[in-house]
Amino acid sequence: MQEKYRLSNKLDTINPDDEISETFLIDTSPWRSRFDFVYREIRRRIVLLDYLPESKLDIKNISKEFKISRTPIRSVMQRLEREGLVMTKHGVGTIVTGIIPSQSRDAIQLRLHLATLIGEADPKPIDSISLEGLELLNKRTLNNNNMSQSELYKCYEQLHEFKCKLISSDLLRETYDQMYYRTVRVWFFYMKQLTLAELSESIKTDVSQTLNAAKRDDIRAIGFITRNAISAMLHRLNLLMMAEE
Amino acid sequence: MQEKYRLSNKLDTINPDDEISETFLIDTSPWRSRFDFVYREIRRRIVLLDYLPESKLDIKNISKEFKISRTPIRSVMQRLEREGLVMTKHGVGTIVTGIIPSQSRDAIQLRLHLATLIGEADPKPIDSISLEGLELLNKRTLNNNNMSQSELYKCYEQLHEFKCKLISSDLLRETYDQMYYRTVRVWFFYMKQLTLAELSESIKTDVSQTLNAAKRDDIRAIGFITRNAISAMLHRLNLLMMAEE
DNA sequence: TAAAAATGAGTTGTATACATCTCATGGGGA
DNA sequence: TCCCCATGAGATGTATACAACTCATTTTTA
Repeated sequence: MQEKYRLSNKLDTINPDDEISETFLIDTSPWRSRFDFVYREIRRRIVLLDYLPESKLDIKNISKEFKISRTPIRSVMQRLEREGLVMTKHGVGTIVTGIIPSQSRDAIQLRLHLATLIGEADPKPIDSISLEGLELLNKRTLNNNNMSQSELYKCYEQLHEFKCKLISSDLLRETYDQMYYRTVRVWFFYMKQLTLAELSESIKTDVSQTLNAAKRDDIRAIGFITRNAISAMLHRLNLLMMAEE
Repeated sequence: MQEKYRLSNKLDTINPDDEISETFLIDTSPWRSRFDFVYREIRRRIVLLDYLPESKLDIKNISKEFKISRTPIRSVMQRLEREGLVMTKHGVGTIVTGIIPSQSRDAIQLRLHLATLIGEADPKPIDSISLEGLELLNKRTLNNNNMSQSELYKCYEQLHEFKCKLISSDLLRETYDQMYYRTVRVWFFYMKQLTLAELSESIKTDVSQTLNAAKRDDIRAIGFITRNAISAMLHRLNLLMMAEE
């Protein structure tokens, strides 16, 4: 019932000081990618406000849409619930969480603190492909002054993914990533009340500063640039949220 | 399919500026407490090394033991997997994650950073009952020099819960809490190699310093005390882990 | 004899019927 | 007219049979 588990007898013959056991266990079976696909898609919809805050999700329809039964959809929902994006109540339904100023502030503040840790503890080196991608992103944001919400979403996400790649600690990366999706939803929610000029300015400066820092391999700087961008965003949101409260 | 969701028509008549909707949705149904019970119990067993790292869990037996089917056990396991305590692989089994030095360090380091945030942003005031509990804990640790592992676990947990109560941000509290359970397992894992004197000293100083700071209502101090305790623990573990690598 | 393929036990993932719960609706009584 | 309770639709939680997958063992074949 509780014997020591060995992945494979062959493993014992492998040199143990490169951490094989760690990567060997990662599950890449088809079901996992199905799960990921559905999870990401529903998260995208929530973050982009396709599913509005406090709206009820029709699980039956979602099952039909993805052509899988309610069971795996439930898994996805349970994860989203842990991440604060949906809430489920027995006999009532699964609803997208409302955007509550105090909670939003907490999430932004936590993300702000985590951002300063991006460059700590041997960050991963920047590969040339990522850097090229960032250069392209820079041009794209500079030229495009009238981005749609979904375009903007993609830009933010690309920038975010670039930064995530720099974080060596899996745990920090995942935690930071979660905070990103919590906060970016709030950002999009209040976005309508901001002018397009403000938004363009925000992403432009973030991208170009990040690019500069990346070119000189100063990853800690990227952490602080991000921290400052989040701080600026928090400041603006505070004004908007205070007006509402 | 996506209409605006209202909890109850009555709610509209309630004064909206105290955030009712937030607390109103919390699910306190019996199933939720069953889930919590099983989740906490299995987590306890993993953290206390009743279920050894890299050992396989017998889900069938666990279902029998708790007298519920595999479905809700699966929910628990999926949460534990997200929290890095178990891993599941299709067709193979559910195993307790191994303790990997680099990952352990990452978790401890993140917990260390989060600890410094304990007293930030209007911490909750200390109620007299919690303070009394802390005083009792202090006496208990001072007198008892030969604690068993499970006794020690309870002391650590009580201290941890006291600190958690000070954190006003739900999000920060939950994140910090997760890091606690990740790291305390590592702590117990390497504990056997430490002398009892060291262990007693560690918890004693943490409790007494925390008590002092609590008495003068200096909650930020508690954050730093905790940070330092974690830092000391990291230092010791580094020595042990380096010897192993 | 050795390598390759088939088999089977055991585990996780999925589908689905059913149990349980919540809430809105409407009918009956004061 | 108003209040209360019963009822039912519709949602989530649970149990369970079955599909898919992994791995060790056994059988087959060159």
